[in-house]
Amino acid sequence: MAAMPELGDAELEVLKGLWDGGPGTVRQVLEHLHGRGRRVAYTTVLTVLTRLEQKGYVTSNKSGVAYLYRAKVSRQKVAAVRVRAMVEQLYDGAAGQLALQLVKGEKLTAEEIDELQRLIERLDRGA
Amino acid sequence: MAAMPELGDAELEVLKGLWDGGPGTVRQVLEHLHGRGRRVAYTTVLTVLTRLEQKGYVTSNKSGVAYLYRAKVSRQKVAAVRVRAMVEQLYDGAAGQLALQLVKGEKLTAEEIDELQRLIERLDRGA
DNA sequence: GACGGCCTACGACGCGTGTAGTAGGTTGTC
DNA sequence: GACAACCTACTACACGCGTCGTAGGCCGTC
Repeated sequence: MAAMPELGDAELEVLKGLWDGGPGTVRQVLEHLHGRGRRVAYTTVLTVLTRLEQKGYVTSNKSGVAYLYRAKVSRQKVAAVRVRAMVEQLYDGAAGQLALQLVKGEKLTAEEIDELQRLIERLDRGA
Repeated sequence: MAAMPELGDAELEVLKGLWDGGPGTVRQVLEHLHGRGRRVAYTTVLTVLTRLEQKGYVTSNKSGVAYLYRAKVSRQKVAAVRVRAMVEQLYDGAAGQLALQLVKGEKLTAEEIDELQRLIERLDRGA
């Protein structure tokens, strides 16, 4: 798998724009961000998208007048890498500790609890 | 609760030195880091500790010839804050999604699975 | 009392990242 | 065909953070 350079906050925010809104132009991403209350300039979005492209997270191709940007790495992939890094950094690789922290310290919905329960039962039988 | 400024990688690493090895001098933290394979200079550790103190994560008091540094914020606290931030950033606040990702994508020990199962049963009855 | 070893204070520098301005090209419209 | 609106390319700048050097103080030893 290709290297996954670090992502800053603004970069992640722009990437989320593409994940949520689908492929789009600079302007579309900008408007998406404005809709979420992120007040940034047009050229800022352009710069960030350019950097994301250099890092391999998005691709672009000319479509009519403007370039169309498209996420090249999925939200799940980015999430997995970051979760892994966090588990290493804070829990010395013990992912279960993080899971425990989540179940104890954060509010889960009933659906999530149900799904967790099903997953864990499967794991239990598997082991 | 006091504001919790961001922590960089090196800062977290030094803080972990204090968590794992207990309160210590610059030299002791340095040796702890060297033991973990982190090759840094003495003055680097000093600088990082100073910044951590400014941010409120550690305290220091003169003990004999050198200052003794002590973690002021627990590992659990830092972990909780970071987990919360990650849940917000990547899962829009849905902590359960992260928990699912963990249970699905990472390897858990049998003990962790058992404990999770107990926790979830309790949650289930609670709801 | 000079020397070596330890300590802290302060300054410094490079890089990544967030932010944006300006210049210059294209295109549609009056 | 001039103007307005849009686009991109390039440059720039501040700030945080990782990294360290140098200067200067204290203390034990020969």
